[in-house]
Amino acid sequence: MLSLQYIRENVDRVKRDVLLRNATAPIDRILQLDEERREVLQQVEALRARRNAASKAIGASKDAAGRDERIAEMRVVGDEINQLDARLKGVETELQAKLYEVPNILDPSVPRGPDETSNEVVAVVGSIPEFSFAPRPHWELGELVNGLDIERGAKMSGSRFYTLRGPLAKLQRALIQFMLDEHSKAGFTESYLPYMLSEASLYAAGQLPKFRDNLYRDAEEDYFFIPTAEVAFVNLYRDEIIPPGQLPMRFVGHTPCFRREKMSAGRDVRGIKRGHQFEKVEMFVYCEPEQSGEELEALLVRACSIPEKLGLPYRVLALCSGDIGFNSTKTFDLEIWAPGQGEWLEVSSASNCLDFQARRANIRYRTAADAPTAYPHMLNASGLALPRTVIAVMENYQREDGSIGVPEALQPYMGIDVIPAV
RNA sequence: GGAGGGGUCGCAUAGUGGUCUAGUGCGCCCGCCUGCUAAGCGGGUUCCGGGGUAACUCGGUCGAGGGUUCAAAUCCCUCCCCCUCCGCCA
Repeated sequence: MLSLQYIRENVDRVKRDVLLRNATAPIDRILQLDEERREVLQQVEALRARRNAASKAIGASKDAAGRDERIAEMRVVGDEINQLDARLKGVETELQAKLYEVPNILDPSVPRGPDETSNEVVAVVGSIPEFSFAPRPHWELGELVNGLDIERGAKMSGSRFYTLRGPLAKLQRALIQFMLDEHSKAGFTESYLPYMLSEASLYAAGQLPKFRDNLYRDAEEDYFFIPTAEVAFVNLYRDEIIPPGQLPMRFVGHTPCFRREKMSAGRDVRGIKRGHQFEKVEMFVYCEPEQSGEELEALLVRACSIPEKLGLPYRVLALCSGDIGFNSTKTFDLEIWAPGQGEWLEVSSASNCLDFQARRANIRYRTAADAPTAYPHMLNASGLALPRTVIAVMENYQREDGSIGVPEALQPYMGIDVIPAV
């Protein structure tokens, strides 16, 4: 969330950015509540100060009559405090709820536009493979190598579930292993994380209240299944003050992700591009505010290194104001070409969230032991999403007979150089 | 799942209704003393918010939230977390 002070001092920019996002946010109501809060707060604190002083005097007093008089007086003051307190609480609750609805400000470099058609292609890397035959989509290849079973997945769980087996299951595992190794080598700390988090954690990361419809949760207990490891990484340091000298902190982890995909019902029904459960390798960075620009670039380079090492053609998009995520001030998407389907597959999203999540999650840091606390910047980037990368490998490395070549970088992980058709 | 014990200002602890403005020790910071170091002496050391140009000042904060009271670390209620033992278990 944004700080009240920032909103107060930059009303025009905040309102403009909300408009550019094609969103709405109750900025005027927030300013009004803010003023009301401070007014009531001053009243109630003045009364409390009076009562504190009187209570102390009562404790020290030996004059029984004066004592009873004061107690009677303070009983009245106490009632007033309770009334004002109730009002204050109401104001603060609403204020907090409204603040949660305000999206992050936009980086000035973000292209303007209402929806994804205005995203800017900032780079296209690698050459799109030429085939002497009509390249097949992954769901056909999956059957030809006997590695993908969509029907049995649907039987067990319903639509948007599938199973991988044999070489394709291994291919996914190899990719996860490869990516974790690559990012670890680059200095990211490998992490194993909970896959279920409390409601408070989902609020802190900005998933709630807005995306409740897209989350799975336990019916009896306070557990939400993570839609991305980002949610867990944000909460790693929730309610903590990070001591001097620890930033930047860079993490990488592999987790499954769970999404209802209600909003995308009917889209991408074919194949395994969009499921309710998928694997993802995620990178996450905590850094000082001055560093977050470079860290975003570095995350992007890191993510791009994966399709490069796998020999997959990809492009990078700068998301426009209407398409960028709620928490983010600037986002790059990485898409790999899938020749079988004939489309670009989104496999990573690299975002700088500034101090937006830190504020919400109450995470602070110090530059020195005696320095005041400040909010760190937080960034995330997939590195990369499965099974879309599996799809990309299958469709780009396919051969006419339906077999699939194994990229050189993965051969040590798989122990084979081709996945044969059966 | 059952029984018990805990959660206090970085760490360790004291504190069963009002001199608690939360004490003490350790650690850390500043100063004094001092050939050097150590010891010693003095002071400082949670976090959040309001007001103020500022010095400063006010309020909150003893796991969380409610309640009782003129007054709560302390009494009552609900919840969370940690530890020990038993049971169950990958």
